[in-house]
Amino acid sequence: MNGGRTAEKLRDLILRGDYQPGAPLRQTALSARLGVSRTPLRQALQILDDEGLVQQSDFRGASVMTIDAAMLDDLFDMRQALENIALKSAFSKQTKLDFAKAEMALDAAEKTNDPAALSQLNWDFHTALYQPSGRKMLLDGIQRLNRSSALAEAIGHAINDRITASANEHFAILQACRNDDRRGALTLLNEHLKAAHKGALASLLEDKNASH
Amino acid sequence: MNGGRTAEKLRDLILRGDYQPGAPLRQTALSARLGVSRTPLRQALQILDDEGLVQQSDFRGASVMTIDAAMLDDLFDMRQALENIALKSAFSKQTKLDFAKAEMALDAAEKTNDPAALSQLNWDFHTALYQPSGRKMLLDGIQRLNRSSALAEAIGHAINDRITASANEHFAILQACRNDDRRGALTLLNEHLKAAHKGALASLLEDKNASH
DNA sequence: ATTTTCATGATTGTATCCAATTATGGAAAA
DNA sequence: TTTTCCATAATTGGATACAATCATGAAAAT
Repeated sequence: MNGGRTAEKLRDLILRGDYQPGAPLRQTALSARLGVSRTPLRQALQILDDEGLVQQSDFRGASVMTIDAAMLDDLFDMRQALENIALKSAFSKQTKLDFAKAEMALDAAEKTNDPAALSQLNWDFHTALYQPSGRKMLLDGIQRLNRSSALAEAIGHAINDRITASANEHFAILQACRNDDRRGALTLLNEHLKAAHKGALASLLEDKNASH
Repeated sequence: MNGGRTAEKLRDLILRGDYQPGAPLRQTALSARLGVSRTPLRQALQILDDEGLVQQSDFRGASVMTIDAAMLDDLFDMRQALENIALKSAFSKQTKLDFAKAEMALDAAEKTNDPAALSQLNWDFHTALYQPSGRKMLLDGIQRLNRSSALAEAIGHAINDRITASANEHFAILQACRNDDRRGALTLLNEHLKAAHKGALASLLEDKNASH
């Protein structure tokens, strides 16, 4: 089952901006580029379809998902709801959060400017906070939403201001967790999500204007 | 892209109980049964994997997802969070809920005892309530969770008491919606979800005991 | 000039073939 | 008897061949 790895590669390409939203994803060309045959590529396309990064149409092929404001609203409402549950759970369990991993992810995130890598490191950070809750299915759900959101955030090449702001917010959340400040961590998390939502919306509109 | 239809057929077979949780899903046998070749069948397996109804393992094949208590907890926490958002949205929009469709689904649900059809009708009911919010992505997320839950609910052949109780709860929710009683509808919805959770958990334990 | 038709090519979907991996069962060794 | 090993069968994963559908563009009709 190599389709999974193919999906990762293709996801990185999309998040990196090699294929803009709406761009067609031709099977022969893509499979050649990724060094596999069409069979595992199609599996990868199906995976990314279910993740919400790709849209497929009968006999008309696949293309990168196009995102609108309504979708962003839904995505961030869902993220907020689920991540709040996850963070609360992490606090209520007595297992310590993985501070070392969280800090490593944040440090690494500051040094890269590859959108795909950045997205992965951001996820690593969130994982470090939520993982200890042991709620695998909840985590899966959050990751799926994160991946959809990642596309939106990567679109406008994610205005640099927003990236550094996001990093600061992450640090603040981590700090609150270290101090065992549950209430503070939750507020900071929600502010962080709201800011991310706002930023994605802005870069979406900007992108729309840019293409007249 | 016939894989989608194949996925529907297979999903029905699983929900109908033709393949118990943990049962292997052999590609050649299944493709023969469903009247397609292995290629679209494998796509269907991938779709159901992403839906959480099937688990795949490298070179070891696919099998029906096995559900444990922790997964049920996650599933129902997520459902509660998302369905509350959806119902609130439906109320805040001025577009009227689709009462006719909701009632039709409930009536039809009372007349069938096919788990797959019942699951679909239950979803139709929830859709009638949430659809008017127009939040497609939110609805997709809820549907995904519903499908995973459906497997859990169908396991113990869903104790008959629970089925009629669920029907009553649905009617109560519908009634509250008709009266424009937002607060009441929300409480009833949450009670309904909690009862479904409890029921699924019970039938899970019972099933475990039955197989020593 | 505009629209319609239709032949051709491009692209996707399905079936099948081959390769890689895993499961099975019996023989040999302990 | 029990365990280990290996040959064989069963099964999955990937590549390719074929069929079905869609997109194109030029010729014909209006």
